[in-house]
Amino acid sequence: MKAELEQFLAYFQAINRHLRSAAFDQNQQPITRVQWLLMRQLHRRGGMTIGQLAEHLDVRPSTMSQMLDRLEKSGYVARKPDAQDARVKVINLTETGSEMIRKTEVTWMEALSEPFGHLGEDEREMFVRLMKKLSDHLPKKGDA
Amino acid sequence: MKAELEQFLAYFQAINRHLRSAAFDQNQQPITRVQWLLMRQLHRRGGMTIGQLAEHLDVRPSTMSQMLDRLEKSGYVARKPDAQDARVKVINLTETGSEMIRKTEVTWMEALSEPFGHLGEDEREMFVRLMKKLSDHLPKKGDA
DNA sequence: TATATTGTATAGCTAACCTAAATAAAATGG
DNA sequence: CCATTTTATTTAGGTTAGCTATACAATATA
Repeated sequence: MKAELEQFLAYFQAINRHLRSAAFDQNQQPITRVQWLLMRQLHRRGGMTIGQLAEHLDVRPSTMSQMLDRLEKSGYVARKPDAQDARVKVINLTETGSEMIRKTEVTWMEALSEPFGHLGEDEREMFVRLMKKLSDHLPKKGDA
Repeated sequence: MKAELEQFLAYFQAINRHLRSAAFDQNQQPITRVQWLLMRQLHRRGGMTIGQLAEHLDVRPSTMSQMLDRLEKSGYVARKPDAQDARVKVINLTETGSEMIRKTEVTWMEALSEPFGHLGEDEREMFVRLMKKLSDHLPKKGDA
């Protein structure tokens, strides 16, 4: 099983490298690793507060405020005052921000489309099934 | 097929996130995205010159020289004068550098070991076979 | 020997990221 | 209502990576 995992990871890396390279070529305005992390987080779960985001990335609120300044200036995120608590600001991706992520995902799809086409119908089906099974068994974030 | 690819990418991302998170927790001395790129490149193909590396990352030689200064200071790479041409310096990972990459790969394996164990023997075999088939059909770097 | 190549040192710039401390504004608990 | 706490921001200040151009030294090549 160890040998299989080793091979699996090697192929995984190759695919990953290919995806990153494609995304890199497409991105006119590159963002940093942390900024990408932040945007993905907001994509998965919008409406988080500054404090929550700061805790999530393990930085001080003042740091997070400035990170959001930069992303806001780039037009990717927006602050919105919270309805319940006027001290709190709620962060969401803007249309531009969502579009950026969506575009990257499209680029990824295009980058894999041709290679994926070399698989047969039932191979593709099986492949997705196995990926799902592996994903489903990843430990959840609230783990030990 | 588009729907399958979409699902595939979603699962791929989930696994990727998991791997990165595990590696992040393990890494005491985090390096930047570009530094990681450089080290992976040297891992795949050691003995490149400064000029080659500069061209590979699309930066000026003076920039590359400084990037290598930093990695050298961290103990990850070493410059070695070329035997044929005394102007040229050849770059390789040090033992520490290789060890760092190896450790990360071990961390990845550990992070997937449990989830991978939920697959049956023939599922794993099939999975690796499909990953290989997909990888093999990725366009090579000298493509259109 | 004149010219080209390879890498480096230097000076100087931008940008991201990070913190602590002071502040403003709003909520909350007596 | 008032004291305290909470939330986010501003400010001042520091570190680091990454990038360039220019000048230079060492070496190779024609």
